[in-house]
Amino acid sequence: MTSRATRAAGSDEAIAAGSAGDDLIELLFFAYRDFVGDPDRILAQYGFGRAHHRVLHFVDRYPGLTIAELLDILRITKQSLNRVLKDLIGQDYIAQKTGTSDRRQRLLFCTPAGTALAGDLIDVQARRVARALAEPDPGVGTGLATAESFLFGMIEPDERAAVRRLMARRIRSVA
Amino acid sequence: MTSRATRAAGSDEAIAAGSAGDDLIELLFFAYRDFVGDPDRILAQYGFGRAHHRVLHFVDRYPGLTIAELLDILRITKQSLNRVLKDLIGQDYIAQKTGTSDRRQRLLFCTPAGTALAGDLIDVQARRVARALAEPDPGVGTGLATAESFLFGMIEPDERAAVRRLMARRIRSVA
DNA sequence: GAGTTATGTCAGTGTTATTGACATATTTCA
DNA sequence: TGAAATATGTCAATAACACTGACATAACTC
Repeated sequence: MTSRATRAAGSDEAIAAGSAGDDLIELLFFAYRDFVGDPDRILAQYGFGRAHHRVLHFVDRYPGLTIAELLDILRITKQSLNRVLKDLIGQDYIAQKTGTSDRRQRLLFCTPAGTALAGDLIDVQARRVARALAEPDPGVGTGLATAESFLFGMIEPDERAAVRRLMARRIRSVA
Repeated sequence: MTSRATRAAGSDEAIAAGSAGDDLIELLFFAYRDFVGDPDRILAQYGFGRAHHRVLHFVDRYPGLTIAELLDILRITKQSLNRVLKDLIGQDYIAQKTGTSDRRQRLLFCTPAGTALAGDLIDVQARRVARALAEPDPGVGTGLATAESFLFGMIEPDERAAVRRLMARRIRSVA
């Protein structure tokens, strides 16, 4: 018997493990889907993808980042990183400098163009976050309700009705 | 001049647009990275990937979902869906039934094996969510602080120190 | 019966990722 | 000083996941 089956049987341990969080898990999917959608549209105009975005973002925010640090943050292989990094360096969005204390290291920095693009990308995402935070909060509820409210607010406004309609199928059948 | 540049100059509009949310944006990356990491490890044992997970999840939660509905939820093409759906049907995790009112439709349902796997996957994610919600909240703070606290709680505990250390590089240079 | 809708499928392509192996420069340390 | 470890770069092959465009079939609508 799986743990989920146990939860269906209504054990306290199982409920504590988070049956109530199932909606939140789904909202995280929808929130992230729309969250990355904004920058994707901008990046496409430059011939870049999501991988380029991640590299650009972290280099912009943490100038002087080394290759090893970036690999640890992104959890990808050297080969994967190198592909996108080559693009960004070749098109002058990122520059490398040899490390001073350790000359094996390549310290990464954004060029002015890189900083500008990174700024545009974080702007569009920050706007979405700001809007989500400005949404009316259900008030004194559980942390769960607050988290769900925030994630729902991250969803593209035009899509919220569809998500609400979909999730209502399930809420009805449970409550 | 980009909007980000404007924000650097300290305009109110720009600050309202979410300079303060930059940390949150980054935390969303780390939270999602670890959030999908749990199921990925389980799925690998079945030879499945993230795409299989998404299909299995939504079919499990919304039995009788049609192909068109699934395409709209996942925002992928028919061809992409069909590849993973074929795997899941071929290995008996999902079954199709012809629609009753509209016989063109293929209604999707989980088999017992599909429900069990979907349950195991949501369990491991629900545990992470439950842990994040159980984390001590900074209390009466802004919605921003609460959201950041939740997302930080979603990060794998062993990795939190590294994330905190990284982000401290920036917080220091701003404050 | 004509047009639309829901689904399936073929062929080709692109992005992002992987593993494994090997090369080079530099630093560390015994 | 010389050996080992570290940081990075690169080659080749592969896989997962996505795309576009085109076409086919069955079933519904009018």
